[in-house]
Amino acid sequence: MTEPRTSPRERYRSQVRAEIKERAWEQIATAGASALSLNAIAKQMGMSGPALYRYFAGRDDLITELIRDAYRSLADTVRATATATATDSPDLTAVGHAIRRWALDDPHRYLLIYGTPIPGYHAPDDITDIANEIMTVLLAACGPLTEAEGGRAEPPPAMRLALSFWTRVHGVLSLELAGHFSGMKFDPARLFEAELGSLARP
Amino acid sequence: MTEPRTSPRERYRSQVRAEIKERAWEQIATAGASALSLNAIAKQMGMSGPALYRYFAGRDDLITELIRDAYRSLADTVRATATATATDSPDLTAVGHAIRRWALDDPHRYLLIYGTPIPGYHAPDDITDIANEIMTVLLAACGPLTEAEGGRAEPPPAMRLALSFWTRVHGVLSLELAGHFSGMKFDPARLFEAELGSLARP
DNA sequence: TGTACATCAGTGAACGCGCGTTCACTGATGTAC
DNA sequence: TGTACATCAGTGAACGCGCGTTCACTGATGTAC
Repeated sequence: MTEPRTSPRERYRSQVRAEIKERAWEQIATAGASALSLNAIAKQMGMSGPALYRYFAGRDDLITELIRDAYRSLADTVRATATATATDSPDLTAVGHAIRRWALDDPHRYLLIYGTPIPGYHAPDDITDIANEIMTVLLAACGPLTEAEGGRAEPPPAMRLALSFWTRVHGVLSLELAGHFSGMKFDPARLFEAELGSLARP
Repeated sequence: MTEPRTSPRERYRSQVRAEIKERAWEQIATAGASALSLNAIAKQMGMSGPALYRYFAGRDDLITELIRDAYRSLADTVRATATATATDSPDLTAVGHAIRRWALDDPHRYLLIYGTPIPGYHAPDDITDIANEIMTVLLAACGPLTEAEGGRAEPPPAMRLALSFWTRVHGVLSLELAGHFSGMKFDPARLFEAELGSLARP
């Protein structure tokens, strides 16, 4: 009856796991993803290094979890915006702005998944699945796929639109987040807007 | 008279410097820029670690040199293409293709300068200058700046075109180099072409 | 309510490793007379 | 052409450091009777 759905221990575990992740993000922001160190996180939390192995199998496991969280969060944002604005068809511009807000909100989270890949790291299948899901939602927001004849060389219009959308959003965002616009006197938001506006509508 | 412009010693020095850089690029390709290690390079060359300090002041100095070389090489490519194709005005599409070739030729070189920034690293002024020069050449290729009235909110058309060009090129290229298109069945070259083609001409 | 036991978070020592960098040195190469 | 000296590439030992990870352990918390 009063059997708790989550025991105090489980509660505590997930709290500590969450704090470890938080510190990990802080470290990524400060020193970069490849400098992420379990020992440093532990020290910051007032624990000894080996203690973290109660919560994560190792360094790679932690990084994988961060990447998974990032993809999941972005997928949620995109899906939510796409369905919320879909009167008859989803509003691509709204999706673009949602992505931009998500990226600016935590630049390193965006860069961890769409920036320079960590060499030697290979994401497990379930993460690739989430990445694919994002593309699927985008595709659906770009119109019907018109899978009429098979084995054609030309990609369908919805596909072309989705790819243009994705690459233009990423083009502005990643240069902005990497600081390549700093010193140039213009508003990145305006450029982003212009790039979204110049997309060929379906 | 027979005074050699470069002495044997200078010759040798620059050869060794060049080999160090080569190995450094190999390492960046294998393990990433942040894993670049002087000791590892030395071992690979059959030397002892401290020997490299005859050629570079330290690890940061080496990285800076690599970044400088990369920017210089790209600046040369862009300038050469812009001036070569300029019958009356430079051919933006040709410049785009030149950049793409340059990037695909050595993906890590592109990612080192336009990928996720190395945290805590700040490029010296002369490197920023080269980066600015690239933008200047692009701007010139995008038409006259029409600096009519000062302090206007709207950026001039040439500026808008240059920024669209830059971000679209980077959008496709960086996702392609990072492997985000792999598994999706389409030709990145076609997408690149389409993005260049959809630029508003001056 | 109390006792006996199981679970499990966290510790501290230890492993081997590679890193950047310094220093005093050896030995080869180039220069000046 | 030969000798004396200066330059300078490269070595090997040493510095302190932090890393990921393992292991046997202590002590607190939860569970069953």
